[in-house]
Amino acid sequence: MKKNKRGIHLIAELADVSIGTVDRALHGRPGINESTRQRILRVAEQIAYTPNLAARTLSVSKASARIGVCIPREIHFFYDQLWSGVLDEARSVAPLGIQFVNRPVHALGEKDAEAFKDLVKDGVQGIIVTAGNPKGLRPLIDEAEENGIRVVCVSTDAPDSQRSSIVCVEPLLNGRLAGELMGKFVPPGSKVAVIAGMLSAEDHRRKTAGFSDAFPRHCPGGQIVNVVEGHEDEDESFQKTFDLLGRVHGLAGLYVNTVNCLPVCRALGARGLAGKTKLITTDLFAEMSPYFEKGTITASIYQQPHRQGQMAVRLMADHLVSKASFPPTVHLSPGVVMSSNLHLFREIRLAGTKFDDSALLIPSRIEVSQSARS
Amino acid sequence: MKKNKRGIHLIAELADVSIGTVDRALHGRPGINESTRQRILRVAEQIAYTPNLAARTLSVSKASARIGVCIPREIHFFYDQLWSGVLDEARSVAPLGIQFVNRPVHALGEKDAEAFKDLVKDGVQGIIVTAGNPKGLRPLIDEAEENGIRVVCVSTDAPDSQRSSIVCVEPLLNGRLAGELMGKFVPPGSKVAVIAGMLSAEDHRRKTAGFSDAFPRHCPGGQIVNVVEGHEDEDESFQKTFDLLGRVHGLAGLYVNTVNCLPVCRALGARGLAGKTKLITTDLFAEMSPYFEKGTITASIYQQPHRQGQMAVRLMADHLVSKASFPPTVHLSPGVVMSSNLHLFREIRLAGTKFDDSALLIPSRIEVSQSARS
DNA sequence: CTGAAAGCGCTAACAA
DNA sequence: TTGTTAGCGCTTTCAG
Repeated sequence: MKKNKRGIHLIAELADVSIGTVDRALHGRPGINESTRQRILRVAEQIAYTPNLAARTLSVSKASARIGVCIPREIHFFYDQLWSGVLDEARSVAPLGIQFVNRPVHALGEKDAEAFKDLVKDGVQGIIVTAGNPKGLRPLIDEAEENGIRVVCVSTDAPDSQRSSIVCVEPLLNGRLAGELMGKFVPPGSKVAVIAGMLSAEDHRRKTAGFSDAFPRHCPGGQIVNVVEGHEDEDESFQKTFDLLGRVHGLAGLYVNTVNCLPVCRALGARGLAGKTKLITTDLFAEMSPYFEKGTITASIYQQPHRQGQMAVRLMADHLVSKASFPPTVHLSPGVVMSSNLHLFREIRLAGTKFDDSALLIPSRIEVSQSARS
Repeated sequence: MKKNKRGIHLIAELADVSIGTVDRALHGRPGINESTRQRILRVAEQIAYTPNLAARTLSVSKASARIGVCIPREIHFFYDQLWSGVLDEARSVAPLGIQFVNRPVHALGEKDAEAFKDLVKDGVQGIIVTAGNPKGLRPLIDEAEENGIRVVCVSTDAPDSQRSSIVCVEPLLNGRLAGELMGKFVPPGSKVAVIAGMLSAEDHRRKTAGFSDAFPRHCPGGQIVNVVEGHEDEDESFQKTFDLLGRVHGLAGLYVNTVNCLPVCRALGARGLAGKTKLITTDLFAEMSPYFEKGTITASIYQQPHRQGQMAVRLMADHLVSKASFPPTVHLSPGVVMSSNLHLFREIRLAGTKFDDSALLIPSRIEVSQSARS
């Protein structure tokens, strides 16, 4: 009795050749007669052959794919979530034989060129990076790509570089959505203001531009009376906002386009304007929660950091294991957080679950199977 | 020179036992001396052993995991996206040796008990199902779970059943978010109305309840003057909305909690109220696009069908390959679609890309590697 | 209680 | 141009 062959062996049997020949046919490798190749391909087609990828990765596991990751380890909430998205997805592609090399940088753009070079030297096949310092990174990225190392930017782009893809929420769009929302929240003819981090940052500039573009289009007669820079400083942000609220009479709305919204909330409180002046913020972290409940924050534009991390890893992994091509850009839609759906976001749900950055240092550990722990 | 052993072989070498013994230790299998088990586990710990899952699935591939999927194949857009989420993720877990058996039903709740039974008979280890007909399904689900077949509901729940998990956007929350948004869009004291499908459907009833709960809390003095049922019928929806707009003077907002919003858009147009009366809809499909641009639709509550499908498959796959435990519920946050971010949603971006339901009939086909096509 | 050995489906190196 | 063979790391079966 002949046994039930499968896959490549089945094809070999049906086409009456050896598995070596089948392999050559399936992969367009040289050294095979064109007619036998056609015959083999036809057989493969007929039995709807699908390669067993597990077997494939196993067979070549000596040189399994490695992905380098270079993302800020900042205390900041956004990057915590970005990391955990990366690590979650890393864990889930690990079975495909993909390994990860983490080279976190301290803060966005800080010595990222060095980190990037390290990864290249490490011999990774792909690099995932937040390009905080695009000018310095661009030549490195271009060189890497020319050497066949695929680079995916995440969250922060390196424009004009040869990177294979970018995963992000477009800052311009971010601002536009905030502007549209604000335009609907406040009455026609309203005055609103923008609290930015620093306009020298491309990201903040574009968010502001988006808001300035959309707001007037959705609020007839509405105007943006001020754009203040808080420079990510608590006191400065509070003071400037506080002053602004005193100076401008009847400000209907405030758009904070940086993560640093708490000082603004406090300033609104101090002026007795909490819930009166509509506040739209950016990003999300646990300390914002009470301000949603009190109605100080009307909505926040959520940039899906976890998902960005996931997507970047996924893109790279799919390319490495299945030669999937990269979409030039992956622009996620920002989410809208309001008091109703607040509790569904990981930043709130998992509040208190501290991010364990030891995971950054050792290869992501996969648990031994369940029963072994008993 | 000894070669570079890895994994289980490495442990065996270090602990000076055979790989068979290592396997027994790692998996808590019987027939091994407790002290040698401890020694082996310690070694495994030290080298931070992580099993190669690809190898694992390969070795037992004779009986690889199979997941059954039972979701409506309706013409409706929502299920198209749900399917493509399922299929996308199915493709990506295929390398782990997981197979899929698709048993689509014609419409939600239509003969789903039969389909479910078929899947059980097929011997799948897990079932993903939209429980359109919860009463009929509940006993089947309970029985399946008792026999070790894990069941994950997606989009529509089977409450009180023993299902392992549910992936959905809570209808109540859906309505609440709509209510909160509406409350912010219209001036205090406004009158609004709800257009539902049919209140006999649990889903529509809960959305309506959520809206009724949230709207008054966010719009001081606001009231819901009417809840009309369109019964998913184009003409009926149009006529009833048209009548309502004529009867109620100065209706400030309309919440459509079913996918069937086009008749409502037309009625608003016919009454010259497009853009005047705020319209919040549910779900998203290409034909809605112009109404966003014209300002007829102010916002739509997006239920992330693609993502729901993905998550359901992912949950099941993670369980099957790594014995991951199921979260009792996965409640996704609904998205908010407005004119600014409209173009980022797959329903709009991929408009015209017809869903190919032939993929439902044959096992998801994995392409032969790139070069073979040349 | 422990060891040895046969495969899972695929790739790659070597023979013919 | 084609066939044969040795692994990849793991599970499982059969001997000791």
